[in-house]
Amino acid sequence: MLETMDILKERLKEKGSKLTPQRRATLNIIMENKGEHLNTEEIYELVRKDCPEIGLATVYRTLQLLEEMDIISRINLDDGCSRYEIKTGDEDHQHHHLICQGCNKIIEVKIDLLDDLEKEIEKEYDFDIKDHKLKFFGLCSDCKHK
Amino acid sequence: MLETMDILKERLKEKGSKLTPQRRATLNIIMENKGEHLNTEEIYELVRKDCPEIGLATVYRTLQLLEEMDIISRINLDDGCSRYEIKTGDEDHQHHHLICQGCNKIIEVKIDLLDDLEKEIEKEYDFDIKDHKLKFFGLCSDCKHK
DNA sequence: TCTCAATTAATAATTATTTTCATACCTTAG
DNA sequence: CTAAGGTATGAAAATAATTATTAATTGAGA
Ligand SMILES: [Zn+2]
Ligand SMILES: [Zn+2]
Ligand SMILES: [Zn+2]
Ligand SMILES: [Zn+2]
Repeated sequence: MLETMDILKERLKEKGSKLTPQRRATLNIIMENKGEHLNTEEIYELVRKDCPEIGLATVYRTLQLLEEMDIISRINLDDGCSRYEIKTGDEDHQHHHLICQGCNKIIEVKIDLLDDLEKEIEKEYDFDIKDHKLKFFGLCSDCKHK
Repeated sequence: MLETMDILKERLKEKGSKLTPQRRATLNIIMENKGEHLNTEEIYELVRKDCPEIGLATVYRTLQLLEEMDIISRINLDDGCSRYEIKTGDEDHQHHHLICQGCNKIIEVKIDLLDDLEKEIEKEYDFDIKDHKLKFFGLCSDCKHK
């Protein structure tokens, strides 16, 4: 927990920015909710408990910043808003998501077997791949069996 | 071209809906622009040439409908709006997209090698996969070499 | 042709997000 | 200590994409 905060502080300093209480509180909430996929409004409500005076615009600004700093990543689940999750540095790429069309549950997939596919595409299309995003849609175990 | 229109008519009828001139014109524009990834506003502007009285809200509704009918698919390129393209029935899943972070060009990837990965996930997570969406981010040939 | 639900255009309303702006807060030079 | 210059903030206004409302129109089947 401390480590990520220190990384943020470091990267902010490089950019001439500061680690403010609002930014600290926002990052803390996202770290405490690892595995959730909170949207901006939800993050705002949670941060307000620690930091009641914070404004929604600041949360938006902070999330943008944290994404630029490569601390969190934005997820688009086609539900009309952006969601965020902490980036765990130990993964090469991010994990992926299974989205249940029955109950809207989100399941995280740890497997990442796109390396071969990426290599093939890089050669075939002369394209330098930096990252990818992959979502699967379907029915979860519960929804399938009823 | 005729075929897709007939499929739409068929599916609409099943649902008790009608194939109106507005819907026909919208689908035509999307079919004529295969390979493009038009957003709603762009589709609206193009449809207006054939069908000047059409309203933007109708285009929104029609695109929603065409997506439900599995005739077109929505693409999210994180540029703040939805884009659409015709679904070519001869592909098992859809093709994927390479998004250049240098010039925002979109390149279509015909390769789809996710079948093995899907099987593995279906077993591991007891999840029934219906579809997937995959995007790659990086630098295109032009942007890479300059 | 007649009937009626489906559809539409125009408009207003929503929703998520961004921008504006005046103020507050630091850090540093004088 | 105090002023200057920069960053950050909250509140409110502005934007942009999308959806809801409503009253009028249309088109397919009897
Ligand atoms: Zn489910
Ligand atoms: Zn996740
Ligand atoms: Zn490029
Ligand atoms: Zn495409």
